[in-house]
Amino acid sequence: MQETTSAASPSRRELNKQATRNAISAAALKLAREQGPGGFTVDALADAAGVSRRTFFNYFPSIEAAVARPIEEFLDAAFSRLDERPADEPIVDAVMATLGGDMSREQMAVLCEVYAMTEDSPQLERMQLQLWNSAQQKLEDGLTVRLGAAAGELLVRALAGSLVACAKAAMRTAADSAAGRNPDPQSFHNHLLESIGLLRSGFNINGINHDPKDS
Amino acid sequence: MQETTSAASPSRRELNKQATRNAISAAALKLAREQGPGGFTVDALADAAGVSRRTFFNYFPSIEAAVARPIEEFLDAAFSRLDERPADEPIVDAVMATLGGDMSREQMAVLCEVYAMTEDSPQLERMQLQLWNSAQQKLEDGLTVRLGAAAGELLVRALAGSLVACAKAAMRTAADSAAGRNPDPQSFHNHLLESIGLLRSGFNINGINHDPKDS
DNA sequence: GGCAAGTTTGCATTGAGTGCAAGTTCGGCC
DNA sequence: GGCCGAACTTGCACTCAATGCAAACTTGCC
Repeated sequence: MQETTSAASPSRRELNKQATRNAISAAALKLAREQGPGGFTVDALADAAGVSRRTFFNYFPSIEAAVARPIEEFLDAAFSRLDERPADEPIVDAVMATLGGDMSREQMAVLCEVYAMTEDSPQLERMQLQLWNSAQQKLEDGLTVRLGAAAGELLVRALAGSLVACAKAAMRTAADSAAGRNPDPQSFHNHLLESIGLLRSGFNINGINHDPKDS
Repeated sequence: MQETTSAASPSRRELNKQATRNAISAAALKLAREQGPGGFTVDALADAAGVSRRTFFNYFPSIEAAVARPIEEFLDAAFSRLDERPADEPIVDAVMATLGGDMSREQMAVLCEVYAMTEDSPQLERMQLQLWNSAQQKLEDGLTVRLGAAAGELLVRALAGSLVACAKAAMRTAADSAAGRNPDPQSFHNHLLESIGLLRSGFNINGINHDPKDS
């Protein structure tokens, strides 16, 4: 009855579940690489993962969810780390610290790869949009706590949305430049830094007149 | 033959198609109100719209697409109007002008209503996220033209994403306050104005220390 | 060993989405 | 008008996603 969820629960059952989960998403990624996302059926995936079709649905609600799991885990990890940041740290820095945190080259590669598959599958695209959206909602919760009642809902939402937009932009740009073969977590980190810097300054760049007045 | 039917394309076929399309999305909205989005089948919807199931799929790929049509049309209209704005107008103002343009009280009500249904149906939520996303891509295209080569892809993406985030925040906040019964396009307009003002200033509000340095 | 709770699996059912071909309506043309 | 080709609708058939259910199986605990 060790209720120690997640880490450090060597329960056989828990380990088996994790193994199954990993087997399924690994098989999903493999098939998505070979035949494109949406280019195979649940039966094929369940078969490749060594489980029954029914069991697949016990773990994931759809193929897309299985393929997008790396993204989900990345976002979950990033935005749950946000709670651990000092409460008086500027939001922008906290987001940088959590999103741009340590990441292996391989992990970044998978992230970009899955992100790029969006082009070939509307289903997968929607799934990812939903994941980013729920990340934004977590961020809103965090922001509400940090900024307190002084910040209105509108501000919290607009700010959270803008920050997530910056992160997405950084991810997309990193994925683009990694098209050849260059996962590079550092590139993502730099893009993130740059886009958040832009946001910070209200996108007012000296040489560009997209917002000449009011500054 | 031409019975002086107003303008544009008075073709009988075209009119019929529009009528069918409208009948379907009207029926979809009606059923979504009564039984919740996702609370009815395509058969029921086709029946309510007075067409065959197969015909429904000739017009919409899914129930959610039919329900979300008002949002799609709003976004399409808003972002196609963007092309018509003077090229030297500041982006922010152009977005305000197109998004906050003339809108009837009823239209605003429907928009908020559909937006609010998001809570009850993940499918519908994803559909709307996709619509906002494609709106963002149109905005990126527009921005690329306006800002020229001087603006990098990262800036364009982050800026477009932030602007759309502001619009979404304004819409959501308007929908929230309209929960009782108060569609009010003006409220949306004001929220939009406010959130974009925040964006413009880099979310640096005097009394709030969420970003104390670097300004 | 053996019971209880958790997991997997097969089976059956509903319903989404698509291709196809036959029927129906529309537009243009003599 | 009457006819032809194009566009549109519809029924049919088929694949496959997704979920409930109950029987088998595994694991944890005494």
